[in-house]
Amino acid sequence: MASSPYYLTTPIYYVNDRPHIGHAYTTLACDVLARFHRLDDREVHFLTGTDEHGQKVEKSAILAGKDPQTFTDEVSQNFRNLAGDMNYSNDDFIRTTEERHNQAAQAIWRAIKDNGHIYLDSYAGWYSVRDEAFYAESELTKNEDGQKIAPTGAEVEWVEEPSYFFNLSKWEEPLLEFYEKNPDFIGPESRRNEVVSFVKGGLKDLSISRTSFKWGIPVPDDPDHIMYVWLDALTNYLTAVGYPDTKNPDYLKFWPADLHMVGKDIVRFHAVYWPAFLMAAGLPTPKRIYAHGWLLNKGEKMSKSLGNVLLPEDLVSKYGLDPVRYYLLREVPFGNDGYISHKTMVSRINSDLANDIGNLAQRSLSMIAKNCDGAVPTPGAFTESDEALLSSARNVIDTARNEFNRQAFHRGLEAIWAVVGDSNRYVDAQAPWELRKTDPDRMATVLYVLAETIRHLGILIQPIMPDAAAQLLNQLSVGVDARTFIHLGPGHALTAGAPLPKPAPVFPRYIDEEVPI
RNA sequence: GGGCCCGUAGUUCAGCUGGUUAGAACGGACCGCUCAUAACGGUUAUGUCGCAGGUUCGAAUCCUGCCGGGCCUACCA
Repeated sequence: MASSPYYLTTPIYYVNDRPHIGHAYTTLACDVLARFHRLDDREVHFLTGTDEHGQKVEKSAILAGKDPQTFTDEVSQNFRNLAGDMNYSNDDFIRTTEERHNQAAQAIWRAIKDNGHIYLDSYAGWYSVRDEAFYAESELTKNEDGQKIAPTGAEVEWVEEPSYFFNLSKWEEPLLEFYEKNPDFIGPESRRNEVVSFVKGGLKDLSISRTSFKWGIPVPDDPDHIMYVWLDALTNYLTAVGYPDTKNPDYLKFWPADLHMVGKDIVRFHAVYWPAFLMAAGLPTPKRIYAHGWLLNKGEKMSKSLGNVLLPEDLVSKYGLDPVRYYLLREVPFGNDGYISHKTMVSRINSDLANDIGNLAQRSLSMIAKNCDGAVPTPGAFTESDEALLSSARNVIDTARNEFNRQAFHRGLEAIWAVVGDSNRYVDAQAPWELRKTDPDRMATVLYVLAETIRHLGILIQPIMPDAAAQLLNQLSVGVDARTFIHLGPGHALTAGAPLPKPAPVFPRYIDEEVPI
């Protein structure tokens, strides 16, 4: 199998906020894909980072009594820390305030401009000084004096400022053709429909510079203008692979990106503006954008005002890191909005992890420890049931790969857990505790089949639960260099007689503190 | 206003290029087992497949309308 490079990105997160569960969710999905593809022997480049420019950041910095750079240094660090807390394996962490990014952003501007797609005009609209924002005519209401006011109640005035424009309106046809030729460019399907209908509805030229604030990347040759934050931000995906040096080995290897993972709120920027910018600059477009849904706290959108925002560090300290990673990707069909709650979390931890896979490993390994001299048992000839279980363990990678490749994590996990179910049924059917008395050789074979199945499960769950998987594989004395997907299958099966450490439970049950009467 | 998605067992969902008695998981009930983290296995669904029409030999699955939920987007004033 050809092992092609794989480049995937999270959005860069806006530094105006603390990392919450939504940020953790997006990056988690990418982390799982990154680990998955590495195990599939691909060279992976996994990028995340922070978006640090813009008027809001400038304003927040001033409020905090800091200069913008100091302010963003601090907030960006919170996002870096999240990577540690969640065991993310990103290969790079980009900040839009870095010099390499300044170079890239200016370079793409020049490329677009040189190709004739940028022009200078003036931007006009209803502007609220208090809100520092433009409002559409339709958003405005009038107060008793007949003065137009913003939805926030602030007074607005008609202002015009000089601005550079990107001729987005010219890209309507090329974009529609691009979507047509690349049916997998946007996932899931419902988002794709939205984007296509948005573009079909007509595109207006896009204002891509501002003169009203300073905290951003200056427009080349016209430093009174600051680049529009989205053009700035999106370009980070190029910066990280060495652009504008298109001879850079990373650029040659990794661009165009295989996947930009985004939340559903920023699909338009990634699925419309970004490919248009790239086409205008004469650069290749990414292969896929995937927009996932929101995690809802018991049905309510999390928001600061509702005070129901879940913080990743709180979940992790309460339930443990790997269980949280598993839960988030198993419970909610990726791409849909979904509810998360303590109740369903505990249910997943106890039934899927502790009862199903955890107990499977523990019951199997402790029988081996007690009855096989603490070593990999020596199997005899395999029966039909043995082969059936082994082949389900060996083949599930194909399903997992297909599902993960279309970001259907919950489906991939479901397929892996079907093997767990098969294994538990197999234990019951074979009843090795009976065989111990009647047919020890057969018992050894059954226990060997179980150990070998668990080896597969351990390898397969590494992307989702790296630590727990490692513990499982350690308990089978699987070498750290024998844990990739290449090692699935009979060719790398456990060696009979290899000594095994004393087994210990890997997935503890979660017991609620509050004891019901 | 236009568009997209959704409404299926107590719960979360699958099925939806139309075709035997509508499925899974979790929860509940009953039974079995005792290797194991009181875990595992088996059996168990009186579900109006949102409502009402229509097409068809036959619809959860296609069409129309309505009700309810979500999302994208436009505009009048």
